[in-house]
Amino acid sequence: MSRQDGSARQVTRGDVDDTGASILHIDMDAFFASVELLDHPELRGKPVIIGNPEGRSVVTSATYEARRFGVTAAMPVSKAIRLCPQATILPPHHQRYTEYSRQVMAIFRDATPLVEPLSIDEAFLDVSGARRLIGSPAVVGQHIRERVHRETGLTCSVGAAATKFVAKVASGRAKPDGLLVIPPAETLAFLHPLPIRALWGVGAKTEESLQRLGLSTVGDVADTPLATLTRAVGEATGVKLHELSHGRDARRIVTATSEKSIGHEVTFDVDVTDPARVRLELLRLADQVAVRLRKSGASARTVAIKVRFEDFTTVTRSRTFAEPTNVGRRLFEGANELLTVLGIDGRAIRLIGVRAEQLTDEQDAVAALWDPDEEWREAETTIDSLRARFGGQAVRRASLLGRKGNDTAGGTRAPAP
DNA sequence: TCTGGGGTCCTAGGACCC
DNA sequence: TCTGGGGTCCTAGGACCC
Repeated sequence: MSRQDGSARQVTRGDVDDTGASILHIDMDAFFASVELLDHPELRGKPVIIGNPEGRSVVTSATYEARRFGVTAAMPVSKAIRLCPQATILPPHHQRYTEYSRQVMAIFRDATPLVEPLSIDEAFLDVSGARRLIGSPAVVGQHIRERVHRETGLTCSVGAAATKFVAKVASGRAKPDGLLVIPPAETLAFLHPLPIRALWGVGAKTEESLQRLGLSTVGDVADTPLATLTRAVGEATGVKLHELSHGRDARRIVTATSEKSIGHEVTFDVDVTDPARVRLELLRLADQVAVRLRKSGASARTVAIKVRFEDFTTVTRSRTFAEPTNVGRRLFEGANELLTVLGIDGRAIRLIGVRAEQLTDEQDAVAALWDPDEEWREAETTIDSLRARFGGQAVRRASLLGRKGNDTAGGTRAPAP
C-alpha cells in the first residue's frame, strides 16, 4: 500500500505495484464547501457549514475545520451550530456545484471513456486502457488530481484497486487530497481489519444485526458462513457482504444508465394542518415531476405519494395507471386520490412528496394520451400533441427551430449528469 | 439533537396465471 | 375435487447511499 499526499505531488513509479489496480474511485473533498470557498476565499482555513441556517435544514457539507468540532453531513444545522458556534453557515448553490461537477467529470473522461458517475461529486473509472497514453493506474490518478486542482482549484482523493468496492474504501482512506493504491495481492490484508460499517450496504441497522452475531470487522464477516449471514440480514445483503468481505466484486463500470424514478418532496418549515395547503403543494410537486419527465423524454406508469406526519411516521401510497403519463394534471389527479384515500384531515403534516415510477419511453405513452377533445392536455403537452399528429420527425424539426442548441429534442432519455 | 432531498434496492404478501 | 409450485405484477415499508 502506498499513500500520496497533496504535499507529495510526484508519483514515483515503481514504489508500489499498481498492476491490476485499474479501477479508480475519485471523490471530491468536501465538495459543496470547497466550491463555496472558491467564491469566499476569505473563509479559507475556517469552519464553514453548507445548509440553511433557518428552518429544518441539515448539513450538506462542511469544511474539515468544521468537522473537527464533530460536525458531520446530514446533521441538523441547529445541532451543528451548537457544536461549532463560530462556523459560517452558507446556503447551498446547486447550480454552481453542477457546473463544477461537469468540469471534473470532463477531466475524468479525458483519461478514459469508461467513467461511471456515482453522484454529483464522485465517479468510478476503469483506466486499464489508459496505460499506454498516460501510464499505470497510480500515474493516471495523480495526473487527474493535478489537472482537477489546476483547472478548478478543488482537491479530490483517489483510490485505486482491482474492484469498485476496494477502490471506494481506498479513496475514503486517502482523504483529504490524497491517493491510495491497494495492490490486488494486498486486498484482504487491507480489508479485513476494517470495521463492518466500511462494507457497502452496512448502515446502522445491519451493523446492529451483525454485532448481535458478535462480528465487528470485515474479517469477522469473511469468517462467517454464508447461511448465518443471510439468516441475519436477508438473502441479498448476506450474499453481497459475503462476497465483498472476501474481496470479490464483479461489478464492471457502467457508463450510461436510465433513471428508474423521478420525484420531488418538501418539508414544511412548520407542520401544516390545512389539507388545502397540502393539496396545493401536491399540485406544485406533481407539475415539477411532470416537467422533469418530459425533459427526460419519459412517461410514468406509476405515481406514488409520501406523507410524513409530525411524529415522523412516514407512509407511502402508490397506484399504477392503465396508460403511462407525463402530464402534471394526470399525476396530480392520481396523487390527490391517493391522498384522499389515505385521509389526512386534521393531522399535522411535516413532509409531502410525489414520485413517478415505472418509467417508460415517452413515445409509447403519447398515442394513448392523445385525445383532441381535451383542451388542457393539448395545452400541457404541445410537443406530444404535435408528435401524435405529425410524427416525431416534424416535431424534432419544429422544436429544434424553437430551441436553439437543444440536444434533447429527439425525445431520447438522457442520463442524469 | 430532532431529524433534507435526491435516489436505488430489497423484502414480503397477495393476486393472478399457467 | 383438491392441491402444488413457479413466475410476474402490484403495493407498502424500510435500509441504505450521497
